[in-house]
Amino acid sequence: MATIYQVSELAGVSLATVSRVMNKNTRVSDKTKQKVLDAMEQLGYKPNSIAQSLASNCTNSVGILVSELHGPFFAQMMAGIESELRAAGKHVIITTGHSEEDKEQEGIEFLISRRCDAIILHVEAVSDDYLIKLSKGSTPVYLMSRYVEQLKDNCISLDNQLGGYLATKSILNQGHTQIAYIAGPQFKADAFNRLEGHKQALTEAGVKFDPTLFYIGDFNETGGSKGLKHFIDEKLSFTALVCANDEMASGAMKYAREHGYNLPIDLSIVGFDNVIFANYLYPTLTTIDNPVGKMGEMAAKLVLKDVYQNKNLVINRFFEPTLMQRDSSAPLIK
Amino acid sequence: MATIYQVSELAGVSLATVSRVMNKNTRVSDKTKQKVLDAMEQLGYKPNSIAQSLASNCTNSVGILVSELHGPFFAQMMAGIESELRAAGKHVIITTGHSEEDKEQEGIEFLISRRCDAIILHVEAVSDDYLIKLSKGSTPVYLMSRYVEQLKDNCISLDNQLGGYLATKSILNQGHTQIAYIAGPQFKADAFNRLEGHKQALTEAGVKFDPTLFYIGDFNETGGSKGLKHFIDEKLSFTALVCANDEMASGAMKYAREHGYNLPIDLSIVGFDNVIFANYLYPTLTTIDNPVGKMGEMAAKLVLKDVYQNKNLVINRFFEPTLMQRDSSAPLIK
DNA sequence: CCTTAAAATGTAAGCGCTTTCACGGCTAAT
DNA sequence: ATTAGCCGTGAAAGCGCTTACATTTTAAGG
Repeated sequence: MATIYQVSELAGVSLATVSRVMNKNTRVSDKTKQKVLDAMEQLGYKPNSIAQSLASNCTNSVGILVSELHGPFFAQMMAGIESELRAAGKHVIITTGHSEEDKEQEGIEFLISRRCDAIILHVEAVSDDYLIKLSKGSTPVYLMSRYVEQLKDNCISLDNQLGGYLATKSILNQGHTQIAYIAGPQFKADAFNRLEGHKQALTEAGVKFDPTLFYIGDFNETGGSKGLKHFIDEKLSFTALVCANDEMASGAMKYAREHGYNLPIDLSIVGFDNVIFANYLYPTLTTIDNPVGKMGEMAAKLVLKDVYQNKNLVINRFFEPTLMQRDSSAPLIK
Repeated sequence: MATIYQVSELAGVSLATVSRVMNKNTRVSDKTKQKVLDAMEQLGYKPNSIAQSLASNCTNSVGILVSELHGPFFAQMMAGIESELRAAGKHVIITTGHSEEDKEQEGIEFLISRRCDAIILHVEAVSDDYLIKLSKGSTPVYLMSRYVEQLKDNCISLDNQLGGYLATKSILNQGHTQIAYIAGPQFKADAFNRLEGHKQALTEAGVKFDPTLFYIGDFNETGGSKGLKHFIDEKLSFTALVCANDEMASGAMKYAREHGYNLPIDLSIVGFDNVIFANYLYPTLTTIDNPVGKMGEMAAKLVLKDVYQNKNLVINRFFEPTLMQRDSSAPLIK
């Protein structure tokens, strides 16, 4: 592998000059520039990015930590981040936290020890205080789908409350008033806020929130089936079910169908996130679109702007979800 | 950030000694080792991995190229690779090729310029010749789900023909003989081999392959719906449909249901891959399990063994798919 | 044609590590 | 006691770049 030294020799210039034409910033006369370019071409020279990193103290890498690599949600997010960053010649180093505090911390330390220029985190288990302390370190920290007031400039977040509101509102608009709700783990801010939105919509419509028609699930398929089972076993009366994410909605749909429900006639179901398979379900799932791919792109842009001085990028830190009305929810038939 | 120099100063030893205790291979007396460890602790020293890479000519990173970041298939593969590599203190640099030749090549060059110690590729558009030439370079190349004879030691592959055979066999076993087949793009080796397996099962059962009941799809949902539409429009008679992947099976199921088919009574459908949503479909999809997560782990192990001298790892380069019998296929009712 | 400033290029000191080689001290064999 | 040999450690030379600073070249102004 050719080095900068060999290029400089072949071109008959100094190292510094070669370096300058690579970083195309300082002025080099067109003649010498061409000589250098020719020499590079001839040698098939590729700069050693490791050496560049060491000398410039910039690794051109950004670390990403997500809960899981599989799962439609994170995949879309990463796709957004990667495409944007890659186009700018940066690369992503990816690791996982599995929603466990120690693993998340370990992953973060791993990325930092790798000298990433910035890290983009989708963490759930780690505390706000930890994040605040972390952000005081030398590696810039960005947060996805999590809002921490002190770090607000570095957060890309979704208005989960609005999403929760829209979900329940759509059901109310269809004439339902007996609405069951399966929430996510309440220590997760998004789960909490979605529930707030649900309550807000109910209040606005003059419908009282019924604590018996409320179940806290685990954001997985089983959470949905268990939740619905609970409501059915309790012989509660309800015509609609709002779930705090699509996985739980899917679990509930399956359980409902297995227990003789004709969807959506007997029960309207709404999810949240609009993951890819929501559109594959039967009936297709009415849900709240979570523009997680776009949010990933935006996080990447934010890094590009803040860390890599890519000035003229327009940043939007706050995203709004939208309703995807499909077939799993329908007007109430009296 | 503390450097090795500061540690050596505090511990009262030389740089070399500190380096030795870090790389815990050369013998250092227990006393000095402890002094160094204490000094590190006290300074909160973390080695600079970039400098380590430059000096040792080993980046501890392995590059991954997949077609897409989203999509259940690749996500599972990457999850397998990442977890295995991460446990060994290596990191993954991920990029995408979008199944386009120039983008795949560009991605590969990108990873190489990043000085990855090895690259694991899931490429579809690039030619065998290109890969063979690539493997002559200084960066070791590993192939996922693609078998190239000259590179066989570096290939982790699935017996797609067996999978295709199992899929069709399961349908034959259920008494079907009029079996339609929607294949994937035939330039992709896996698509081709799955079809071979299909034909093999037919031959074995004494059923003639009917070219009119054959359609080449695009491996996407639309490929499945278009394929089924084609068969229906042609007024062909068939009781079962085998699709070369789950996406197409899903598209076909949707189309069938929308056109009044009662699944699986009116039509049995089988997919291939067993992606996550296969189990979310209605009816749940009978498919061929593609152990892509395990294959990812194995690819990582292979790299660990070959490149990072992790001797005692047992490598299995060849994986066998298995049938996942679910509800979308059922015995033929005469 | 000389002076002067700006532009172009070169020199060399790092960046924070790894690793070869050399050296002194100690043990053990003669 | 002498010498060989091993062990623990240090000195120093890179790894392939960037960049501050020095120097040379060029162009412009008088």
